[in-house]
Amino acid sequence: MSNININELAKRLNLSKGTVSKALRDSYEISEQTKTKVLQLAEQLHYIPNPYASSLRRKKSNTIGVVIPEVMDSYFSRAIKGIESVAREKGYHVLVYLTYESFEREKAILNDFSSGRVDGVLLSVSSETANENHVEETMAKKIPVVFFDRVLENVHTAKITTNDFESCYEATHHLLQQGCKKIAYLSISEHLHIINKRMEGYKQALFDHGQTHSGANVIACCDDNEKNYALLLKILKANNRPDGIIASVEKLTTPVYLACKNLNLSIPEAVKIVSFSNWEAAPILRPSLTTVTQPAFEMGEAAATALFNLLGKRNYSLLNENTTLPSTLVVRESSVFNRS
Amino acid sequence: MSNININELAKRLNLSKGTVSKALRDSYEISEQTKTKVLQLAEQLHYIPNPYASSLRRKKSNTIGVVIPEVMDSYFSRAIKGIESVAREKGYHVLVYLTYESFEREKAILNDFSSGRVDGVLLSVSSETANENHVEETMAKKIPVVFFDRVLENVHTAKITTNDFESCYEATHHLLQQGCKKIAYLSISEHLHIINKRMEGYKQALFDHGQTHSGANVIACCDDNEKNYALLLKILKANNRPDGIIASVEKLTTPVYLACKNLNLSIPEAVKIVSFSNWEAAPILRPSLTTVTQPAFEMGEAAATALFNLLGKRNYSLLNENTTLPSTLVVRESSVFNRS
DNA sequence: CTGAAAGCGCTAACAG
DNA sequence: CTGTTAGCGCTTTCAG
Repeated sequence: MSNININELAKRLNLSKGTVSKALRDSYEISEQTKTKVLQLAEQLHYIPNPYASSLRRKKSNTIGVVIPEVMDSYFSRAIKGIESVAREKGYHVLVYLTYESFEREKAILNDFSSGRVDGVLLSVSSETANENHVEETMAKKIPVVFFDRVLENVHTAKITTNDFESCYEATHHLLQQGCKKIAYLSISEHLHIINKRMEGYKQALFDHGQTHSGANVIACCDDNEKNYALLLKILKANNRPDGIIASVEKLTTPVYLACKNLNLSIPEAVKIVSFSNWEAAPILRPSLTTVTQPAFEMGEAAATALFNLLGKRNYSLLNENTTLPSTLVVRESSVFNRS
Repeated sequence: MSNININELAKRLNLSKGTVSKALRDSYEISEQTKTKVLQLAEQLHYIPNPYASSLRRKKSNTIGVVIPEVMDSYFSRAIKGIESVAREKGYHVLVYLTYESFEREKAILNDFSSGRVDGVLLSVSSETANENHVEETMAKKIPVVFFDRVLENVHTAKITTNDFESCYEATHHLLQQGCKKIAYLSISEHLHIINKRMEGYKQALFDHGQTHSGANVIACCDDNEKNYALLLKILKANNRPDGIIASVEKLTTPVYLACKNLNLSIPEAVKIVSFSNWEAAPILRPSLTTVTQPAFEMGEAAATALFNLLGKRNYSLLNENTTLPSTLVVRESSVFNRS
């Protein structure tokens, strides 16, 4: 804790606290002369303002809260990077909270925010989150919330997503083109809007390709990869096993690959795979992985930028902006049979 | 911002601010009766104390700062998870800052901390960081700093590391056992203590195996993977190319694999590889990757725990505790020729 | 056991 | 242009 404060500066300069404060904030009502005097002494004494005194007085923390389910996921770590980079630029600080996919924790965290700890929130909801009351409550306290990736559709605010429907449509279409007759879609939640959007894209592609909706093959995975692995083994052992798999999130890739390996099902000959993933390692997997790659960093940036825009305004609650940044399907060996 | 504060509670209960405050903090000098009355009303009105008022008064923020070079690395994301989990348990909040391997940023961030914004710091230094003045300065302000992974040896404080020397010795020994004649060590910094420790383990293993120190083959990689890739291509094209590679950090794995692929050097036949890595995807790479796996989550936990211990004490600066958690060498296909 | 009062460090109205 | 004053919401003496 710096023991030199604004009083000390004022005393040494024979100025009042108020004048010093204004000079430091570069107020127009202070002469250039005193400004430089103040700034110089401040510099010299390594004066650093107490952020909490300032926050208390101004009712503004210059801090945002980032609430995400998980950080061990290259999407979220990239997104944090995007968020952090714009926050730094704006002079904001970033509090990170993990929900571990628990709705209770998510609620508790948002509830804490009504203390005024943060000026705004960047949120990607847990897979359990099925209603929006907690978010509405923090927004009612005039703390803007911006969603990224895992949005809550019914909340009236800015949301940054990628083109989940289209990209999964494209992924499914791609697998169909490669000759897949039975494609499975691995879900991780019935609630998550983006997971369902992806599922719809998948179903629509099947439909457009002449398969009925009932032909869809949606598999409910969970947060526990041990269980997912067991489930996949069972499914891939069955007679009517799928010959194509779409993993709706990155973490499902490993159990899929391991299950295929264990059962001696070669990828892509026996099973073709596409994953939503931002793994840097995708090109060096066995076989290299076809991915739907999301613009994670950019989405983090966009979310933070949207939040800072709201923080500038009065009636932030009025806007309901939907920003969609496109993902790209990167075709690699896991989905293509004869690829030289 | 909650509009109901301690004054409001006091008014409604016909008590004084002070009494309410003490009741909320469960002070021994308040009767059970009034305590429950206060707690009930607080609950009912959803009272949440203003953290910044409290911080200002108590000179304690209940917040720690985590300063790391990068978050797109499975070591650091796992470590954050460990840190966050113990911070939550202790009722602390976590500010995350990224240095992007820049010493200047690291300095600026630590400098800001002397404002009292955080009660303590968890630090893993940038690859550029070559001196400890900035850390000494924040510690001089009575803000304890605990290092994890990328430590500064000369700072007298708690440090959490893994057994870098031994694990790299073991990795090198393993490659020698597999018949490697010329092993390259990929470094990313001359400054980083842990990278040098690993290098020493590597050199010692070579020495113990009858190779002179001058036989060591240390390659200076950088933060830019494009350049690393180009460098590796050059090295692997040469006549006297290495037949074994140790990547001192995870991110170097991809360029190594890609360079081998590009040059049609098969792993492990032509080149054997071990990486320091916590990739979940390691088992499903082509070929699966032999890793030195660090106890990342545990190191995060340990660092946070050490910090909270310091925060409880008076003369924190007195202790210079070195905690070492062991890494494990996980042998997979990339380093073993005839593995069924 | 409860109340009164002072003040953490800063900002913002208002005077001058 | 500068000074004075009154808090922000909470905690902590110190009295009673």
